[in-house]
Amino acid sequence: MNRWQFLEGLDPADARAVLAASTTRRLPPHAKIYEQSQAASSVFLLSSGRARYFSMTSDGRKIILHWLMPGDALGLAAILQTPSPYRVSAETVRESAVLVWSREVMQSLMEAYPRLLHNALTVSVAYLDLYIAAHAALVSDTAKQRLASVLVRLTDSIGNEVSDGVELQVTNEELASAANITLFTASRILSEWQGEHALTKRRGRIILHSPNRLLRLTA
Amino acid sequence: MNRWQFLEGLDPADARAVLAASTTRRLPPHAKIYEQSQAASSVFLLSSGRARYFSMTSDGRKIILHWLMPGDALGLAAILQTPSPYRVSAETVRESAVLVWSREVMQSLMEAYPRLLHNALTVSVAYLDLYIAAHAALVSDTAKQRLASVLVRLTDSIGNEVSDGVELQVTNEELASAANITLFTASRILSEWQGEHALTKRRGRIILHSPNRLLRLTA
DNA sequence: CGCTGCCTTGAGTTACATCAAACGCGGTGG
DNA sequence: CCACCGCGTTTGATGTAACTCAAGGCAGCG
Repeated sequence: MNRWQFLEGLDPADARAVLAASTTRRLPPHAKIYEQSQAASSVFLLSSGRARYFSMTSDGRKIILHWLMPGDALGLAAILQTPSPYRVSAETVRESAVLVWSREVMQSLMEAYPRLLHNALTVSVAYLDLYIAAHAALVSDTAKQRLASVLVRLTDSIGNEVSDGVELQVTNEELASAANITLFTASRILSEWQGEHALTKRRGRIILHSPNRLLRLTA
Repeated sequence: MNRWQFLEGLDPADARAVLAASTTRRLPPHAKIYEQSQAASSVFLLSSGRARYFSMTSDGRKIILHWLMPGDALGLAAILQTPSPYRVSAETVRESAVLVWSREVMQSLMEAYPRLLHNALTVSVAYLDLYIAAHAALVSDTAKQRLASVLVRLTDSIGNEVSDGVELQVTNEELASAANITLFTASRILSEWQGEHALTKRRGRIILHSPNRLLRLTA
């Protein structure tokens, strides 16, 4: 997914004007940015750090939906003309900074710079793509397939290139949540894949040597 | 979900102009409207009949994502400025008619009537809501919960009010596909619910007596 | 009144969840 | 530099929900 999609196509002066209309908020790790079903009063843009979307199930488990990187826009529900709630919750993962626009300010910016509205649609469709991919993953019936699919998606969103592959800073618990499997199943599957040299695990991080290899292993 | 969202807020003359720029295509039951991953060349609006979104898994199963009613817009990918593919496939369920705009025509309409762009965003967010709900359903871990959640969602999209509840015209196979369970499991669960008088089954249709009752049964 | 396709029922199997217990990485402070 | 501690992780034993496959029933159509 392209970063900074939200400001794309604006000429530099306009982009500066849009940014100038925001306020910056610094947030510690694991801070709530906004909460599912609250009225959407602000639009956010992650400027540094890491954040993620999640939602809670009725039985209290936390389901991680997507990781956010600098340049990603959050809380687009606030852009809609009809007031509406945030769809999911968002929280920081590490220390982060977000740009904040109030609903009202963003409304007037969008009148001044119509391209912003178009970009909002692009971002919205990009999120739709994520959900479509997540959906496809969840209906694949084995735990291995789901986990592999989560890992591959993470590669695109929070992967760091390293010498022998792509490094992901995630815990088993986070993976399990995203793949809808248990902590234990995740651990067992990852051990197996490590045995097949498809990846290397450390505490809190995983190095994927070949994402495609995983998809083959589960085919 | 509101119908005719795509034309909302246009004044009648403008709405007529937009409609006048479309061509109508009549389609028999089970006809393909467009296919996943083809370049999105047209925007559609279902004007009569029933249609649905689906996608195919790698192992060849068809997953039904959502049912469409008259007034629903399809193929919004064609609205994006950057050419992009359709995200999922769409097909008619019964005999239907769709309004069709080519990408080019729609682009110029959106310049003339900026409200269309805003409506496109609203529709896109509405689809996002559907996916969020579907996601929430798929991660609920029992087959009963998933099936109940599918039935409740169907109530909103394709339910017909009848004297003793809401009628849904769906086969077990379609339900199974949407809930990601097998035909057999679906049959067993539905039988059980029928025993508890929560619904009545006939071949190809189901009458839900109390949607809320289902959610209670699975809680 | 027979035929077709949808639906049901049962028996056997299995992948994954659950629970309990212990391990050991890696950061902290002495 | 070493000892400690917390938390992410591992392993095993056990249970079970749901899948699979096979067979038969039956609704509704022509």
